Amino acid sequence: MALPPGMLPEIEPVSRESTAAVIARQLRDAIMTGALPPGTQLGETELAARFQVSRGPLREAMQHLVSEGLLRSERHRGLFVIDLEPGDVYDIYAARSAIERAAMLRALRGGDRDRIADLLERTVAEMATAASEDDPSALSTADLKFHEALINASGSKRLVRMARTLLIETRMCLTALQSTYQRVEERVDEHTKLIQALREGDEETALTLLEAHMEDAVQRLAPGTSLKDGHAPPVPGNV
Amino acid sequence: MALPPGMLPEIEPVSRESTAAVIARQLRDAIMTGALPPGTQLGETELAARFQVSRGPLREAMQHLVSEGLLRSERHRGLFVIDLEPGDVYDIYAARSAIERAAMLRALRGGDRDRIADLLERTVAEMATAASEDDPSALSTADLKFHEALINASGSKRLVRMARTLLIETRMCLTALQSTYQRVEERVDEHTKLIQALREGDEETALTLLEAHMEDAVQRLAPGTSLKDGHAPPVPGNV
DNA sequence: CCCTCTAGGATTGTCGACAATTTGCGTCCC
DNA sequence: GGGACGCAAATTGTCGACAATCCTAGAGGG
Repeated sequence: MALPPGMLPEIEPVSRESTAAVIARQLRDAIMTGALPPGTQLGETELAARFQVSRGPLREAMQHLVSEGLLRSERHRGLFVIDLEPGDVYDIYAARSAIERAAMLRALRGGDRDRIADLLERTVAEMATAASEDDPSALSTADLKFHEALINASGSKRLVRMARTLLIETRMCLTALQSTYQRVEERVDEHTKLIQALREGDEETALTLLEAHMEDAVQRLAPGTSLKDGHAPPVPGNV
Repeated sequence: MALPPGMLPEIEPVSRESTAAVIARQLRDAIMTGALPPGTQLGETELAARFQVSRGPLREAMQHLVSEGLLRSERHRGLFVIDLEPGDVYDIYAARSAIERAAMLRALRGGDRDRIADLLERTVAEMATAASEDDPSALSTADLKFHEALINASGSKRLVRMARTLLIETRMCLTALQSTYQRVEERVDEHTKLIQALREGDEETALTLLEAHMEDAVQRLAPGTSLKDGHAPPVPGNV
């Protein structure tokens, strides 16, 4: 009431996040970056000691990650970081393609194209910076930030919710197979073209580029696979 | 080892589901069918008594539903069943459209079209039965089963996971606005045509029909809205 | 009469201990 | 020596109690 509006714009309760949420985020990051490799068993007692909390909040965080699909729970056995099989790479990108296509459509038709395009260009700038500094990890992070921003821009709560796990899984893929063998200029360029099509409102081009972007990624991460097929591919290494 | 294969085909551990999972499923059903109307506050103590369990497993179930998006948690206040605003109807169907489009594509290209079509026809038969018995609740259930079957048939773990919440939310919409004002023959017919296009492998028709199916539903549940717009509509009642 | 402050009740958040279940290893019998 | 049985350690699942926080109602002052 007495406070003039515009001042103290971002005061928040001392602890706006629950303990479980903090733990979940830390674990998410650790899984995403590969600090907790796929297949790792997470002991509740051990983690509770490391985080200095009881097993209650920790279990809540774990359950959260389980329902997100990042952890797999075997009853009375333990919790394990999921390991991505080749079929999963296909599945992840097929799902991402569906989500991001919808997000792009809403961005295209939302009437805020220029604002969104500006937002996205900022993340591409981050990519360029990371590329010039030869920091592949930062490059991947910026790459994902682009797609996250696109989905956020769609304004759809549910697209955002569904994409969260997918993007983390994508990061896991990129971490596991760090040798992407793609020229960085090309990688930046694909995103730039995408923004341009969005800004111009060219639906056909934007959607086609997006599809190609996903297709490229799949073929790089899981050679011999194509999103155009309707099924998961045979395991390449075992033939 | 000594057991002849084919006998005792489905023995399972006495309790293959965790307590939290059982509770979560019960609550899901209650929310879906409207037994727990949107906005209801769920007291942990009260529910724990009703389920005859401690607050621990119950909290886990709740957290699960929160991360699925069916419950909303206000710190130190309580847990509430989400209430769907008009914009949410739009959002749900836009997301469903994206997911089911992808599922349909994979079904179309998966090479198992006839088997999938047969599966789907079974659910349409259920719809017809429910329609002939004038049971709108069973009709809605069968309707959702069709879409669930379609998504399951896609074989994508992630599409299935993401669709679970969406279908429950859809059921909430249908329960809240039971007066759908759509002729049942029409409702059955739309699904039949969808199956036919799938069986024939006609991608263009199948996708168009699916889109129209979603568009129809949105316009019925949230009049004046269209999926073709890229944004949530203004609230109809307040203008 | 209205606003403010305070005390009460109720609910969630957290913790430590106990019970149930699984796995691995050692022992015993064949 | 091979296999099955049984025990023990470790881990998860569950519980009840305590602490922190928030809403509400009522008294007091302006």
